[in-house]
Amino acid sequence: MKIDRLVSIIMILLERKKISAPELAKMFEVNLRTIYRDIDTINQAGIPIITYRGANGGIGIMEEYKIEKKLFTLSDITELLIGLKSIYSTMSNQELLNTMAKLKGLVPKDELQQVEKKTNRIKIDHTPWFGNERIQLNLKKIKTAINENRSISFKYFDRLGQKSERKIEPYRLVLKNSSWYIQGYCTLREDFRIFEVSNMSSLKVLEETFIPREFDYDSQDIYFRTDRKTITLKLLIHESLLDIMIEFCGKDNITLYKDDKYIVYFPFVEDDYFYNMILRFGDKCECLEPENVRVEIIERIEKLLSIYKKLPK
DNA sequence: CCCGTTTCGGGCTCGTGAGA
DNA sequence: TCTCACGAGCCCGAAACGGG
Repeated sequence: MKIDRLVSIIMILLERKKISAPELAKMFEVNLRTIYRDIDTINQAGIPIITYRGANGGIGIMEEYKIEKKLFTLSDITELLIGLKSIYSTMSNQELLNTMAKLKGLVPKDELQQVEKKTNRIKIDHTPWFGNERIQLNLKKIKTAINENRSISFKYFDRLGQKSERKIEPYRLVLKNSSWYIQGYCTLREDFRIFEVSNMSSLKVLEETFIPREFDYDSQDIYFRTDRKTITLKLLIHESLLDIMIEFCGKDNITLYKDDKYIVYFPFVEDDYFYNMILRFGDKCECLEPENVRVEIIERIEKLLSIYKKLPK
């Protein structure tokens, strides 16, 4: 933590002529006194620090000591900041804040506002609409476990709603369609499995460590490495869904049926996520084939209806 | 669990520069 | 030249951490 802050401060000082201690304290969310101690440490490490007292004072590094560090163009830094901000939206931590501070430190002060403006023009937000504190906490634990090769245990509700106790060796976190998944070796199933983080509870990072197994980090689509078989649905949709369908399965899988109706061949995995997606389209979308999916959709609608049509007590 | 060390924060003083 | 605002720096104590 401290070493990260020290490196960040050096990067900032290298770029700026001077910066005040309170500004640094605010930036790193620490006490002013802590910044002075950091400056002292940096000084003792042999980096010549100059302090300017009085109004418009501040802290700086001797000009002669500054090195050429124009590795990144302003455009590079803007792109990196946009990317980091999007990660920060789902995985906020101090390390990321420090990295962003370092990058901002590379921007000359008179151009900082312009870079921030550009960075703010694009917002990639993967967070769900409603609170995700529990998921954040779990993500933090999983990240620690992955970094330290430590197994994790948790209670899990699978896509069929069945509860089980699991112990896995975690390998990778995946963010897909606003949901976090973890890929790991399940000791119960003795194979690699994927678990949705939001379906986990009582997650614990265990003391025991594991020796990493062969794991294909190059696999792009998490569904291809699971037991979830992709099938194709034949959907009859209203033209109002055309845009979203083109986005999801491409123009080639869509043909005009008649009037404002289209036939869509839709890639589908038989789980809650995909069934909910189909149901979300409401009366603008009908599943024609295969029969078993059609039946399952009908059952889900009837189940829903039974709740709403329940007689008052 | 204890004790020494490290890290951090609060409160204060001192130094500097701008403006009246 | 004096005053005021701002910022650096010092002292001390609390909390956290780590080793025995």
